[in-house]
Amino acid sequence: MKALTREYAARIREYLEPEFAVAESEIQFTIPPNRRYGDLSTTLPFVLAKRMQKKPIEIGRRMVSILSGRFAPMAEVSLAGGGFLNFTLDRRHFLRYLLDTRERRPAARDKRIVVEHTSINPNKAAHIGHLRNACLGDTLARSLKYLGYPVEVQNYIDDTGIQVADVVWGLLHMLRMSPEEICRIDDPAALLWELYAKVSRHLSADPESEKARNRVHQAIEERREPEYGVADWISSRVLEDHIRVMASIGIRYDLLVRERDIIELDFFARAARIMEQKGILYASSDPEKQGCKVIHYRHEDLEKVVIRSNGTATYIAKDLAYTFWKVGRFSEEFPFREFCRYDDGRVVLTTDFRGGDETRDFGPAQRVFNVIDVRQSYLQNIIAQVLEDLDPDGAGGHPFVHFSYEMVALTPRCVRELELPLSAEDENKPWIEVSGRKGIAVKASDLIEQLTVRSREEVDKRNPDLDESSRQDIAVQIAVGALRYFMIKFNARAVIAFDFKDALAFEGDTGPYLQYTLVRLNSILRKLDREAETFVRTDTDPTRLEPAESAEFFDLLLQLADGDNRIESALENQDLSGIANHAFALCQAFNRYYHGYPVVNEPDPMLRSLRIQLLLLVRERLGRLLWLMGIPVPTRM
RNA sequence: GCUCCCGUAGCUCAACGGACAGAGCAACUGACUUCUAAUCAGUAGGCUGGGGGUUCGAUUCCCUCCGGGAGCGCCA
Repeated sequence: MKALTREYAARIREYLEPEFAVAESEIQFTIPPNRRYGDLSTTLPFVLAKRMQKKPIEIGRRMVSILSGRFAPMAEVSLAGGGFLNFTLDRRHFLRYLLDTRERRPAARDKRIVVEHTSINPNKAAHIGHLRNACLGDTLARSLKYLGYPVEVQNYIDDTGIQVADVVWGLLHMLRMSPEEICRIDDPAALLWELYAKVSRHLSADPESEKARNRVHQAIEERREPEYGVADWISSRVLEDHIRVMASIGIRYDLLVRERDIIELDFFARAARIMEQKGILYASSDPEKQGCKVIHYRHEDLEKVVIRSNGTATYIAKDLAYTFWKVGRFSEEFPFREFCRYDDGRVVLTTDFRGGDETRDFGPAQRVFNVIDVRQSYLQNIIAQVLEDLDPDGAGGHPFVHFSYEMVALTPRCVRELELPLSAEDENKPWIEVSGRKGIAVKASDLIEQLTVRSREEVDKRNPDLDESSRQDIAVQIAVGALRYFMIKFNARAVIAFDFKDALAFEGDTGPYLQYTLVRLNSILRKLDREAETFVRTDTDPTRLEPAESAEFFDLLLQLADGDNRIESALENQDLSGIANHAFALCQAFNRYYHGYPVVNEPDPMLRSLRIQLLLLVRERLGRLLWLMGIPVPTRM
């Protein structure tokens, strides 16, 4: 559609040139809200009114008389609403164009992109907050791939932090387990889920145990046994669990980057040298920060401590080092080895300072997306500032993007349903922040399980003829569809106040609605068997459609044609909900159409062919949108 | 105190500065001997938090006030 509108803009500019000085880029088309305004619209008369000191309506009238009947694809031109220039497309030409370009995808681009997402601390099971992150990150990565970029998906593993020490201390000293016993735990993620909350409560109540925990943390950092071995075992097993859970909803990673390796390979020292050379990192002159090295954050005029007065690095240091590596600010490389494989054999690589025999087939990124919730904005903004300072007149825009989104919280009702403690104060809050530390959260695996059980009930009701395993497969696909759509459909800047009632819904604005739409569409095309595809080439005449059908028919075509614009603007706005909204609107329009007009049973061959062509176009587009969101398409439901 | 975000129908949310502010849920009324009713059609529901401004045009941009949230550590 972009190619088409660009061509139209060029032609219009050419025709108007004798009387109106217009740049091609000023001729922007939108799809008007109603077919009675035509198919494409531009506000050109408004734009020129100011410049020419004339009324928009006069300019518009003149343009209509110049453009009327000038070139065929823009069949009609009219003026409405005081200055909207509305065009009606040649229906036959437009339909043919869409059929011919049906499988066209955006051209490949060479800007390499790294998307970092998920990045869950490996000391407990994943929860709904992490699911939002992973679903957004995965759809972001898929969208970028669809638009033609080479994309590598990285998952950052903070395996040296205090949270891992918390649970190691808990296992060794609260539960008094031996390392051998710990290695026999069969579901560590779930056990640690409970334990982490317990440890956190204990530590905040008892300063002595906090000291003991700190000794454990130090032991891990100094690679002393048994603490180090236990920490390594735990973080690896929990990480495997996260990867397995995410794989179950269609989310995959190319590379795991472990914080331990960044520390062992001393990447931060290299990053620090670069920053010091450029004066970005410097010794603070603030008496309170004597002996510290800091970065000045301009937006809030604050000095952020990066190296403490005792010479150790703060949290942001590792993130800076990691980011520098991502964008190739220094040439040192990690050793890589295989961490695990997906069912189809695809390998997930991990960094490993001890060495590895795998190579990573992906160079430094020209652009980095960090999918991290809004609470990390402060640090992420500092990193963005540093990267821009290092390359002030860098071509190609910002190399570092904090792909920010709001947190997931629980409604008070949800907390009550989970039988978690709820203070009187929390009772009146609009929502309660999710916290793995406090154990206030819905575990990802539990939510997926509940969704599967719920969808299984519906599947059983509707498909009694299917065997057990087919019904279960479908139930799982529907559960995944419901979950992934739910995590994408909200504006990224909106807090999701999680509630089981909304999340377990399968009707209306939900993933299953989209799935159902495509399943039905597919089942019609299946009735036509292989014959269906041949209709792409059939010469049809859409002017044969009755006006009511024609309006709906072209409504759908215009929405389809606008798809890539919607994907691009979702990325520009850093808000993927646009993709979900677009898919939902498309399904609504299709379901309405489908309800009114038979396809297979239509006796008139021309109408039948037209409707089949529409179905093929919707299938192509909708299938793509569902793929972008990671929503599977069952064979029936 | 400083920085950022949010406020739209009873509830949950849409609307590149554009045309009469749209959906879903809930409520009510209808449509299955018909390509899947996880669907569709219809009714009802709005001073888009208040007040100024910019604009041909403001839910959208600017200012201000009110209400809600998050972040601001030599924690991670």
